Amino acid sequence: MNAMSIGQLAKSAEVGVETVRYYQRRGLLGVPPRDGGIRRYDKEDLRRLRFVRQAQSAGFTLDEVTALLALDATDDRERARVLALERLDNIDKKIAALQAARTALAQLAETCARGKTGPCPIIQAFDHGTLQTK
Amino acid sequence: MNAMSIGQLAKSAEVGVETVRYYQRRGLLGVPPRDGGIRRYDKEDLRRLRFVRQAQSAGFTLDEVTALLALDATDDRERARVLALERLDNIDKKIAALQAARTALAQLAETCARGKTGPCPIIQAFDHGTLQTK
DNA sequence: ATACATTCCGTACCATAGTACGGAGTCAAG
DNA sequence: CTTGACTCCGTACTATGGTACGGAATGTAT
Repeated sequence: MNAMSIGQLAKSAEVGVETVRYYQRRGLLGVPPRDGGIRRYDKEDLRRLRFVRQAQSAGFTLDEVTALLALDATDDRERARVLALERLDNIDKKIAALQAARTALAQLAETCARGKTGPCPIIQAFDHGTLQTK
Repeated sequence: MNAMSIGQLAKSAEVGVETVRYYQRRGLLGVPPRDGGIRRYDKEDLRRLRFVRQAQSAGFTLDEVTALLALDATDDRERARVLALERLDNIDKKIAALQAARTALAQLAETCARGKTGPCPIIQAFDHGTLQTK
């Protein structure tokens, strides 16, 4: 149960087999040696794959994930710390943008909930907080 | 000052002229009538353009932004409310993912800050909270 | 041992969100 | 009234993150 095929690995991380291959091509995942033609993956590979997906769903590009993985591998802790702080800043901005959007939409849902008809001022709702994150 | 050229519009929203054109092609922005060869944009166009960028930086795809704009235009408040709530749910998940990433990275920065060498357990840091948002 | 499923690998294709390019028209200053 | 900047429009190209395809080899169940 510690040596999965690529199909089992993919299924465990809820991605397609092709996605695993793609990540291997990009260097996000290692390519294990073969066990007579077929490559076998262990739980470390699974952890790594899941990490990639999680980081991705947190809004990191695959290049950024690559950087994070390098960060994980490096022994240069000072550098790791600096990079982590950079990422943190990035994340905080993204969270702020999302929260602004959240507030706007919540207000919209509230405001438009009851009240006969007429357009819902969604654009207006976003008008406050002229944040520029991107 | 109420009738901008496309260049001024673009600059005001901090996007490229080509991006404005692209949004017009996608129907995100209207194409105003020409004033003798050149098209003129007003502050309503600017507001709309800024809205698109904001929604985008909040993680919406352009298709989703299109939906939001349709929502803004509709008189069907009930439908608007439902769609807004759907988006809200989506945003909450993204925020949660980002916050998990934030916690992990903050911990990493903390943990790896001082301490001689050795790898920084960034992947491990993400190991808790097996959220799947995507 | 004979199907049938999986794997392997390369190459090709796809959607999204732009960016670049080139030629023709237009506008504003000197 | 010419020079230079900006606009218009179509078409093409780019990067990112995959997905699909096809043929050969290998694995698994009956």
